[in-house]
Amino acid sequence: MAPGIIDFLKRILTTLTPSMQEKYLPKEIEQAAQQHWEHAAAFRATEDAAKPKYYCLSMFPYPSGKLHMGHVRNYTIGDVLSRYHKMRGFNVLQPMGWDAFGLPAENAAMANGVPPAKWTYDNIAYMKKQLKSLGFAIDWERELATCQPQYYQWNQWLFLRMLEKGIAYLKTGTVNWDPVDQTVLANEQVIDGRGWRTGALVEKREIPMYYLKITDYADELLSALDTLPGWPERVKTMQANWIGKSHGVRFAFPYRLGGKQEKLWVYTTRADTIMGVTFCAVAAEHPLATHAARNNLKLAEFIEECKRGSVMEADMATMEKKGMPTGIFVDHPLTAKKIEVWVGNYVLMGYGEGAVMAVPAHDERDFEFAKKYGLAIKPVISVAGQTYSLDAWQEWYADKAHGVCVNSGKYNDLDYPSAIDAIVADLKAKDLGDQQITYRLRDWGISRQRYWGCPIPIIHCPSCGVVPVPDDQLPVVLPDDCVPDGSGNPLRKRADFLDCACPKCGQAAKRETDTMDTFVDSSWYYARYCSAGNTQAMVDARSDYWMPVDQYIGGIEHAILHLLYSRFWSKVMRDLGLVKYQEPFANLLTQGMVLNEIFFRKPQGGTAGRIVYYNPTEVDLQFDDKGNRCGATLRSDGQPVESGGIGTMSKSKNNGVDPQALVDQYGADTARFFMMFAAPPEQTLEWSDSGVEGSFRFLKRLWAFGHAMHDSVRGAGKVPEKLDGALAALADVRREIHLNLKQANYDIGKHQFNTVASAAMKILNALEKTPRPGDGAAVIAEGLSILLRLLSPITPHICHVLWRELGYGDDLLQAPWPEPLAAALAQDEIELVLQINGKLRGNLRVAADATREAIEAAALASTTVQKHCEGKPTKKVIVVPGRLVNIVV
RNA sequence: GCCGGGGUGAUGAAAUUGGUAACCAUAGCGGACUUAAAAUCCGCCGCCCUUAUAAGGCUUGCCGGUUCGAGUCCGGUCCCCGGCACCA
Repeated sequence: MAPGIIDFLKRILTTLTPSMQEKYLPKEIEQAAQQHWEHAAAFRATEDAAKPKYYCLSMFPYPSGKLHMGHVRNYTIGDVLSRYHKMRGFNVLQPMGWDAFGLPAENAAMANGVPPAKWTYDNIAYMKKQLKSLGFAIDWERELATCQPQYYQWNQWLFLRMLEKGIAYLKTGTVNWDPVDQTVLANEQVIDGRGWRTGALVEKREIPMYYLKITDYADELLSALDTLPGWPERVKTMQANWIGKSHGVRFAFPYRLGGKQEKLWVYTTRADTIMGVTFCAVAAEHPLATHAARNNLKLAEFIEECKRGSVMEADMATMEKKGMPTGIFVDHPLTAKKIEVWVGNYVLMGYGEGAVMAVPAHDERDFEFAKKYGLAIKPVISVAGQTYSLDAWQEWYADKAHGVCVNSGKYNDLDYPSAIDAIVADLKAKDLGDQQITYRLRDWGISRQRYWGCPIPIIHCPSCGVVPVPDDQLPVVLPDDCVPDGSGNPLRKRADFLDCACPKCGQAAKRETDTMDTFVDSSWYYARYCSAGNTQAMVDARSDYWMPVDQYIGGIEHAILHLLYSRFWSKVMRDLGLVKYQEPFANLLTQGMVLNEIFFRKPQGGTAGRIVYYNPTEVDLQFDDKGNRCGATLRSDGQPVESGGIGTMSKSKNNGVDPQALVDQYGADTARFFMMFAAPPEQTLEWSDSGVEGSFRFLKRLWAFGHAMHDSVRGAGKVPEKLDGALAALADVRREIHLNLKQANYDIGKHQFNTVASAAMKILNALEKTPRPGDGAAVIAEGLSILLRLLSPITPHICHVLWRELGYGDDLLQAPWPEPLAAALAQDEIELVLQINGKLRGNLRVAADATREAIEAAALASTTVQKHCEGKPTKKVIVVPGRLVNIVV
């Protein structure tokens, strides 16, 4: 046909039906879809008792500057679930806000001389624009930022309630102290034991801090994990281990000091080994250590050494164990034998009693310590078939399940529980100890010696002492124009903040300058979204409607701290009568991290200089003939760079990919599709440029297919009741589509969105192969309507526009979720796998409703079986319905 | 160090949870279209042996076990990742 005639026909067609853009133009499509949702206020959530509610919450972002890939992944997962449930008929709430207080704002302030408030609000404005461009179904009317007084005043208000109830209290705590900058450092700011800015050796320092008694809730926080079937097992296990409930014995070693009778208290879970105690160890800050150091210069020096060094548990656990004897002896509580007290750098004052009993024979750490300092090792547990040797530590030395006491006088031959009972009875009789349940969990210290946080509402009065700020003076507003300079909290220099009148006596007084841990802000924001805008109360009746959160989504790195603090905080709110729910998050999805390859060059010539990291977007990869990677070069100079393997996207390794560049180049739908397709949500996700290209190609193909089918879909009728005879090929395609839909629906239930994306691709593959004329159009129209609905939670923009272009309806969000049809799935014959002795040997076609006996007979009669087990007698035939037949000979 | 998770083709991964290992993609190779390139479309693609195949053998980090049958369960071991209480 001549081109002129084709053009002529095209022009006629376009006048007959609404025209459709031929090329896939994500920018236009996404703008149109987003405008539609905006005008329809499609995501505004209102309380509606008639509908089942679905509160879908993603962990709010820290406004660090721009979105990173982890955010895109997190919020796409939340958006897929939100849109899916909306189409399923749920009343969906998906809010968004900003975890806006924190250290990075102060660092940026120091670097740029800009107040943290301005930096934070600028970042929020930019990141909000980014979130909007990704098309998330968010109710922006509920937006909050934790640095707003109307939010954090309720931190202060609840803190005061906790103070009244004794849940909040004052105690000394240990912090990292930079002696040059004269300031407290965060753990992150301590690098190899030195301050990050000054390079000075960091010291430990004891300062007064406010603590929250999370330990009062330890037992409930532990037992209530069983009421959370929607939480991943691994998170519940981690929380249970973190709380660390243990049944043990608290007992004392009596001693005389300065003419007075005293007791050195310790706690142990291995009281059955008490007869093996050969020394005790106390923390450097323990009163006994301080006493002994008075006339012992070397010990005093050692105690000073212990006070340097790290406060971090990982460092404590891996450092070299050191100790020094105090020369002080205590009495063994059962034998009255003299036991020497040592100072150990591995004993912490803040944990338990600040003192431990040492049983080198049955505790690995004590064993090493005793070997190092030549202390006695006395085995008191024996396990049948094992011989104790002092040469090296053996796993069984610490075995309490199979051992019995030996070398233990009256306790000999007792097993663990009986030994504990007998020993506790004797300790009790002497008033020297009893059984006790303890927790590894420690109270939550919330005081931070930093500016950019929620002020702790306390006033220090020279006459009245510590005075809580009265409710009617809340909020204590943080001045928002300070610029920190690294030399400590700038609030200390702000007279307008600092100076106030004592609420009790009216005298001149000073405000507390410590602010709250940012984990406080994030411990209840989910409840505040439900009561947005209420200036009179922290939460109101709307929170009773929405809470608990039906689906919480966030990084696995928050598995313990944030989630535990949030659970604790909501239990406190419950006990204050503010909320009715027991647990804030009914279901939890912990997404994996986003990773990318790390490229670097070591400094040339010698060790001086830093490693330079190059962004993967600046690196070209080389491949050999077989397609294997054989090198990488920097694009700018063509010289090779080294690969540092795959790691989480981070600023320090310069391996982040800017989501904005991705959205600008390919559109939001491609970014969203790739994020869902590349890995299941709970696993780590590796970045791949070519994977993004592939996602974009798929969406282009989808658009092109929609364009090609435009007229026939608009003109298509219903799929005929029977697709047999000449239409058998159509029946196959239709079955494939419905099978994939069935699988996808199952996978959505498992939150396995990568295979949902894969199912969508398979459906498009099937549709493209469908014979087009006649009844094919009906099958295609049906299949495409399934595909668009199934895919719409992942790539909502392209699906929304195609849905309208192809005349399915005005609003895809209002369409019902697709379900597979039994008629489309039905088939007469099925194929079974044929195994002989568990080895795959062939296939077997049988009727779909064949009985076990019929299948067995057909299998034995098949040529495959005849060939492979000629003559050998059949021992057993295993038939797995719908799957396989295994013949054992 | 302790707690938790992971390891499957060249790569991301799948396997309805003990029943055909590698779906769907990516990369690569070959072809069509094109003056050419891009884009698009079609075909091949775990490894070994081979008489080149519609035969056979091997393969889910490594070693061992349970089972008719193990990527999946059990024991051991190596490596990687997350958390460890002031990064968020």
